[in-house]
Amino acid sequence: MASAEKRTGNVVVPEPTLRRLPLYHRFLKLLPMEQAVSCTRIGAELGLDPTQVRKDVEFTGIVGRPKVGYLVFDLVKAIERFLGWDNLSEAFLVGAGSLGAALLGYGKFEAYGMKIVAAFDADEHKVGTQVHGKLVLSMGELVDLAERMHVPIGIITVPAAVAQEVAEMMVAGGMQAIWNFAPVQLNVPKDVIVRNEDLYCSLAALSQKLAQKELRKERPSYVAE
Amino acid sequence: MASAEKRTGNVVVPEPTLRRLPLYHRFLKLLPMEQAVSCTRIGAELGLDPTQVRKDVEFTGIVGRPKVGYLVFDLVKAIERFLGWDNLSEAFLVGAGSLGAALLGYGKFEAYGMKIVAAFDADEHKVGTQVHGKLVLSMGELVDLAERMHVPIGIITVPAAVAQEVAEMMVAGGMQAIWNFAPVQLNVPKDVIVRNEDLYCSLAALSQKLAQKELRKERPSYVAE
DNA sequence: TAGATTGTTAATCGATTAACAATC
DNA sequence: TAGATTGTTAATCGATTAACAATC
Repeated sequence: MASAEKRTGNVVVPEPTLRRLPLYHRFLKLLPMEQAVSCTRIGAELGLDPTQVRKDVEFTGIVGRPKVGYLVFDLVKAIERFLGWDNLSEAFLVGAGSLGAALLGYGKFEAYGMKIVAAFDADEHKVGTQVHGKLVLSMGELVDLAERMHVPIGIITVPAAVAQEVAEMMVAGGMQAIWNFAPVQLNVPKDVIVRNEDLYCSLAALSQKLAQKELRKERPSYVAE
Repeated sequence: MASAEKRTGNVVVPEPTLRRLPLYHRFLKLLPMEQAVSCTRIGAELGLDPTQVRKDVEFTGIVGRPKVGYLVFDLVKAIERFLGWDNLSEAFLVGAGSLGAALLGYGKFEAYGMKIVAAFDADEHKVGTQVHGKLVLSMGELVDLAERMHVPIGIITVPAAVAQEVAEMMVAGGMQAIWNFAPVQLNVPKDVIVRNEDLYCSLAALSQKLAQKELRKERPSYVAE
């Protein structure tokens, strides 16, 4: 990695790396903080190639010691800083249905850089109530509040049909990132970060592999036609 | 693609392809079934490279007509067959907490090849009740019922601490695939399909990009040090 | 026929894996 | 010192993108 990139932090990090780093973090938290750990160890523990672990870890900018590895404490902190977990970003959740409620109850998001500060719902019966300790506000307040409070993250847990509309309100409120749980492709300005959590797409991967497995069972691949 | 592979269906399909096919399917469902559609059109609509769409579509085994494209109806069916959405697989959901309840309420999974037939929970107060029309059964019945009913899919929505234990019960019951929502790496025999839906890992990607974006705002990349 | 699109092969790009010198 | 591990460069692998002939 070029050192200029390292210093500015302006590097495009591969998605797979971004998804593995939290895994390392989770494993490291089980270890004594003052201990040293090697990429070999992490890889062995998680069933990953040690070289891959090293590459991933390199992105955090940490410098290790040959033969020794990294101090668990330092590596944990490096990952946290790199993933932006050290400074908490506030989030609004829109759609206090059952999925929304589940997320509001997650609780541990605060350890991962995000704090859900309020929920919004179109159902006026829900407005004013609390879900897992979070107040449900009226949709009418979303844009204005997001703008005034500078809330950077919007979480969409509304039905697909109204997701685009909600996304537009979030953009209007100046939100920087959208975590979208509705099964639709959102159309937003390209400087807005969108992360789709489309369970139907995820299920598809599982479903296809299962179907292939069943197929193989009936008709093993080594059998000629 | 070699034709032998095409006929047997024993091809390793790239994950990205598997995640895009449902997107095409969703778009196609909005179109008149008797109409024709080209990969160019699909790509333009979803903001994807048309060649990539063609490659993905090729995996389903469908044959198109130059200049015309594919009949929407045929392509929809080809995707459904390929992803295994045409024959419904049964699933047990374990952990009737708020996330479990949200999934039980999803409803549309049946259109995507999976039918949740029952839920299980360790809390005896929940046993016997219904969540979104699904009966909650006792954990003690899980292994035996999975085995006798040949339920191939297990959904884990229990706390991280007990997820491994639940996974082992699912394996013991002969389950083929596990959709894991608990934030832990499961240790199961390698012939069991595992799909992790780790929200903390997902959040990490969003969080890191947001942190980088904030950083760029403060200190634009074209500024020399 | 002309032009658009499929099907297929080749080139590019990026991520993973391998190799190896530097180092503690 | 010997051996393990880092840091770094090269090779491999797989997915994306480009090119182009076949075809309707």
